[in-house]
Amino acid sequence: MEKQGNQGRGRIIFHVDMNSFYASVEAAHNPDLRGKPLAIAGNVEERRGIVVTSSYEARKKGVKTTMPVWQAKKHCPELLVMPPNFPLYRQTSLQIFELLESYTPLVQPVSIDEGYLDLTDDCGDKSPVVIAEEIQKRIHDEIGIPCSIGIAPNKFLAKMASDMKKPLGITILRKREIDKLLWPLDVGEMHGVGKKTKEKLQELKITTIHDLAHANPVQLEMKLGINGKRLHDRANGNDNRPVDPDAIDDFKSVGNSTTFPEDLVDHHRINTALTNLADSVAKRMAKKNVLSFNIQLTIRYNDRTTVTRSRKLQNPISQSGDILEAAQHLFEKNWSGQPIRLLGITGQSLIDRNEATVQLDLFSFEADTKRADLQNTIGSIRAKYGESSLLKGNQLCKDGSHTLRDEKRRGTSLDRDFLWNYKKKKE
DNA sequence: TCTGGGGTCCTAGGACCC
DNA sequence: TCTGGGGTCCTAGGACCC
Repeated sequence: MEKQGNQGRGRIIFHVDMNSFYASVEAAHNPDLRGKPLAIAGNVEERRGIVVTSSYEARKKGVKTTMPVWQAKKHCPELLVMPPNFPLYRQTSLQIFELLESYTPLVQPVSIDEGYLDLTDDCGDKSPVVIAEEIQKRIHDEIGIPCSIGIAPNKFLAKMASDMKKPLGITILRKREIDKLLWPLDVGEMHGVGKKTKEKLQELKITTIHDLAHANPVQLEMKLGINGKRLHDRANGNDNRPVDPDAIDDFKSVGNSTTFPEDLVDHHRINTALTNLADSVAKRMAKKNVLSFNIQLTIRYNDRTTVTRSRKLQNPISQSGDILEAAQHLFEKNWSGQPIRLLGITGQSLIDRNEATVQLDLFSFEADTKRADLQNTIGSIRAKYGESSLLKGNQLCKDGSHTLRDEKRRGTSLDRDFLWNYKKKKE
């Protein structure tokens, strides 16, 4: 399994993570902000604004991500609060990923501010630490952004390592050192363990990563399903996921949502909101060149209970009007009448527009074609589009929920549109 | 004064078919 | 009389991450 160029020493994976990314970008562009407690928050003027990122100076005063702005100001009265400037963050992120790609083509962006690198075959005669130091220095000097880097034999350990020293840290986490560096940590620190999982682990008397690594895998699987086995593996330092630069092409849904400054009950205003959401989803789907077989509506009520309703469609859609119609239908059928705090529309079961064209033809052929004529139909499609189109068409016909490159796994992303556009630009 | 917006993956139940 | 066992599709919700 080991790569040739590395004489069987195992992989060399970096996890590169920007420190307080949004706040750092603002400070890089405005010297007046440096060294000050700064928070980036959505809806700064609204009661419902929350802190998205904050500088280390702000964190020291108790400001935390997702904290409402009014609460953050209570902890830190001198807090500077700015709205996010996404175009600037995107542009900065682009520069960073371009810099990273000068070290290896095996760069997998995970979000706007973090990514994995596989340097197994690209270290040359330099040591990994020297390369990490150089990357860190260059991102800092050339772009003005501090980052932390984790170096390890796999993604999970690299991710955990990059978290260990912030800001501007470099941490090597070798597998033989996990007992000293990883196992003492609280299990809640583990990537993939949130509040609920931590509670369940507590019931099994598991509190540290050491406990998790030495727990009974069967018991874990009974409690946590497939995730139990995965967490047990990771706690033991095992993770064979590859660094996949193409993972970003694998998006499975496109959605937008809005939280309203005040709860909505008025039909007209609700409709306006749905229209705007449908428009933005349609625009993004057009940019990505996809159509959707399934539209999902999200309604969050004033008591924060959230309901999602979705419907599979006969034919894939991408036009704003079609999306709106589907969403309106779901809305009329499912709204309880309670005041609404958030509405969202998401397109799911996406297919590439080019494949969809073939498929639509296949559908219309089938609609008025008897079984006995099927061979004829297939013959016409083969003649019209060629063999490969037919294969795609058949596949999609059999499985309407089929999405782009199903089999690959991928990370999450704060701004997949951007990362995707970034990839497209490179091609 | 209570908590945004963008996602992914997993689970579980019911419908339906053989 | 009261009833199987698999498989797939669809839908809804939960957990998690940045």
